[in-house]
Amino acid sequence: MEFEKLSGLKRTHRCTQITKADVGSEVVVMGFADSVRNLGGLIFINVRDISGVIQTVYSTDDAAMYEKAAKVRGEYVVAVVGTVAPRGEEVINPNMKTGDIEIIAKELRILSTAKTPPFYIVENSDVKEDLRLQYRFLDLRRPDMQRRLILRSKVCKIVRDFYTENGFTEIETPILIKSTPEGARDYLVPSRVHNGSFYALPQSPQIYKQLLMLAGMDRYFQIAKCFRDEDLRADRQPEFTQIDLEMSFVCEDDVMTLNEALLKRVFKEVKGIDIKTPFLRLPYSEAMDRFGSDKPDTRFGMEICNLSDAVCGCGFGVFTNALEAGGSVRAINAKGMADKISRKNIDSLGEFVKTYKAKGLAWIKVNADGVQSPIAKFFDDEAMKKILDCANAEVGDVIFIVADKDSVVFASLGALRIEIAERYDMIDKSKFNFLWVTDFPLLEYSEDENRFVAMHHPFTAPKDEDLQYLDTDPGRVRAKAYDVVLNGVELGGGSMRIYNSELQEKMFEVIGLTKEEADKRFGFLIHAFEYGTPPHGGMAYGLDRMLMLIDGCDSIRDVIAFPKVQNASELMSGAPDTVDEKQLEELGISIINNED
RNA sequence: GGCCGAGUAGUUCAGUUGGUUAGAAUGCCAGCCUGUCACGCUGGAGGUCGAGGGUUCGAACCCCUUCUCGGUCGCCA
Repeated sequence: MEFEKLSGLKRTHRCTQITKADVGSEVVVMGFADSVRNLGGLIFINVRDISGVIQTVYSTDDAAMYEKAAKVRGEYVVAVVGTVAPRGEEVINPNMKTGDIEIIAKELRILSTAKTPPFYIVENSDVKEDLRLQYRFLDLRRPDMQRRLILRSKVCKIVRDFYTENGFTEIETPILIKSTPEGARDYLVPSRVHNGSFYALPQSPQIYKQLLMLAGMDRYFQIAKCFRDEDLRADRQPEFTQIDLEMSFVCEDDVMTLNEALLKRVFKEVKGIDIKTPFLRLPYSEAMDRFGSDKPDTRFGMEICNLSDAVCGCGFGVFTNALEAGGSVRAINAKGMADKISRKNIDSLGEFVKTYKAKGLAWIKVNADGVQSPIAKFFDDEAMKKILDCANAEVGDVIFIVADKDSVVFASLGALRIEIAERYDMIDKSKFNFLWVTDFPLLEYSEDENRFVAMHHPFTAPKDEDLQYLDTDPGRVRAKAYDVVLNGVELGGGSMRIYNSELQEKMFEVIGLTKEEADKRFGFLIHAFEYGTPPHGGMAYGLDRMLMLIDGCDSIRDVIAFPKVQNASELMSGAPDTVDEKQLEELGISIINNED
């Protein structure tokens, strides 16, 4: 079929912009044929555009047009000229925004035909995601996907307005930059001009935004693409978007307070929710103690309690060994769940904690006629009472206990707490619980590399009162760093930065970077500090995660137009792909096949 | 790299203890139909049961290998 041309035909309305007020006037709509209903002698075609759907009507009064309408199939692209007419009382469709009107067609143009799509273009499709991603351009025709992309644009506009109104300048930083040795794997881009040299794609605009503070730009923000060559998760893509900002002459509190106002505005404008500020501020150590996580979900209780004192000196080897090795014995109390959590469920929770390196999961059910527990025999009545008191246990509760080194205890109980809450529907999904986690450790010890590494990044400033431990006890030093957490998801984080070249050099030394290495990688930054540096700090949000939480979807893929799948490929285009030998030659690159 | 889950018609799924020609719904094609709106009615086409190998008289089903997708641990300053 030959496609018809627009030939000067102008669209007058988006489909759902037409209302009863337009009855009698001539309109032109353009869009996709959403559904076609041929009654024989009367045809209805729903035309769908970005705004929604309107019904167009064709009768045998105009035989030629009727014949053409009969040829239209789903997803054909059409232009319809017609007169807006009210619908009779008995044929109003209350489920449609335009259900009380329709367009009596005068002219129909088929601008483009379409193959039968591999899946329905409908809201809430239950089609497998890999097929949706392979045909993402069709998937994005679905109203819920379009709504998410529009939401994304709207949030970006609010962000731009907010920061601009607060004296920030939006500045682009380079995508082709120098590789940094710390942190995630870099994506590398070979240089043709400098054979054998590589650019890296930025993991964040960190260094450039600090240099902008040095440049005296005072307040910077950017909605920045960032890249990390690490494995994917439901909330992690190799390329993702950060809302990135930096401020001069501020302290932690200034950054946090300003950003509470941003989040308040975003959630008010797009969700209609009034979030309370200031947010709860939890020191890292307290977050770990109570929730076993540096991104606690506070929409439910079941906080972790420390049984170490209560079980100290007991006869149960697993507990005493953990304590002797410097670890701890901690528990969570699933209140009133004794009836709901069966023995089989407990076993599966035991398997669950093993993925977090816990060797086992001890449990105690508190029944009306006494406790039931595989470890009861190791405790006399008094010792058991101590445990139950410590866990605040009452009849009907189930206590889950893990004994190990602290990192394992926190990881497994923290995850178990969330797993139980999800399995037994203990989470109030209508809540939006924001909080700050503050006072992170500056450094953490890497067993793999046998050295301290920066927990956040090596430009993070230590707390003034902890500076004294930098040489003697680096693990004890806390940072002027903060993460903002929403419902157990890290939304963003930031810190005050080091703005003194001596301290910066010291920091590189502590993380085992030699002066030569530090100079080679970051020399330009260290030297820049020597030319007058305003104290500065900032933060960055994961925009994709923020949108995922705002919209309540389970994966950030749903708020990204063209996301990548778990093995970091893109199913629609097939990226990444091999390239011509000639391209490689120009770059001076040869491929070593090491497939075995 | 490890662990777990999924893969049957275009799509979403069912498929009993291993047993005749692998089904349903929907979509698609054709015919009928002037008020439908997930139109309806009638008929039709449509399958490498992800792939390869094995066990068996016989495999969608059992075993092994492998591929794809998802979740997760490691990893992610």
